[in-house]
Amino acid sequence: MVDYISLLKQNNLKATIQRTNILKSINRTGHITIDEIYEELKIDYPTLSLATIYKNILLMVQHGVIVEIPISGEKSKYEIKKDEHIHLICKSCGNIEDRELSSCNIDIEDFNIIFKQINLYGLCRNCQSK
Amino acid sequence: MVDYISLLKQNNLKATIQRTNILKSINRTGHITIDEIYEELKIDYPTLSLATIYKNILLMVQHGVIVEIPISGEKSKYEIKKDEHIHLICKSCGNIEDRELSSCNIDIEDFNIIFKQINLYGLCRNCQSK
DNA sequence: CTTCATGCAAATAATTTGCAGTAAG
DNA sequence: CTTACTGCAAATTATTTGCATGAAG
Repeated sequence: MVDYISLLKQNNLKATIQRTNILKSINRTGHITIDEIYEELKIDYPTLSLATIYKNILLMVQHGVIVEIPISGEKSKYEIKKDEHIHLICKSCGNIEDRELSSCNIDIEDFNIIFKQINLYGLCRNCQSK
Repeated sequence: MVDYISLLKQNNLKATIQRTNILKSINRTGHITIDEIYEELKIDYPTLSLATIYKNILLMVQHGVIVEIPISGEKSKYEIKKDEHIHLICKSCGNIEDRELSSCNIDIEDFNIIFKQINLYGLCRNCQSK
């Protein structure tokens, strides 16, 4: 299990129950929307406020703990920040899978890249065979 | 100049003034948000409704005339559908530049790719020299 | 003609804000 | 202790919908 308390403190954020729970949700699912985090957490923690999730998602993105994944035609999902990778997004079941960014060595003239965002939309193995 | 009337008809959409004007805005800027389209068009065309723009953007995306570009931390922009390319998004001035998708030949096992979305965030040439 | 699009206003959904009370360090 | 965080309610912003009128083919 990941130590979310250290992760937050390393990034200059107080380790509150709310934040560690949000990180647990994100990590458990891999990629999740704000609404889904709220639906999931309020079962065990009914006083949790949606506003708190919004505030913390924004803050944790700014501090580099998590990363936004904007998706065509859908609400953004969030993931724990990790090494660069690409997203395979299934247009049929909606599932997102991570893959290594190996086969693709991008280097652009006259542009200083800070980070890459590569989403491939298509059909996952399961949905192909249907 | 592009013939927006034919473009719309080819994609089974009636060619209305509103639609051709929206396409002109998108094409002029390359990439633009819904709000920006509205601000721009209502100068010359004050009765245009924001709801009409929302409806038409959705419709033209569904019919494959335009494409959504979701962007981390910002509202989506839209562009005319064209050959695959990547986006260089400047974190400083916000400008988006298109580049060819040549250096990067992605092929993934067990995943049937329908379309790719590659955004590179960084500093454009202008903003680097500041 | 007939069908579909527009514009308006109203409804709904998404996100942000302010502030009094709490919890973290 | 002190500072920053939470939860709530209210405010704001974004998006969608219904419907009477008007335009496209």
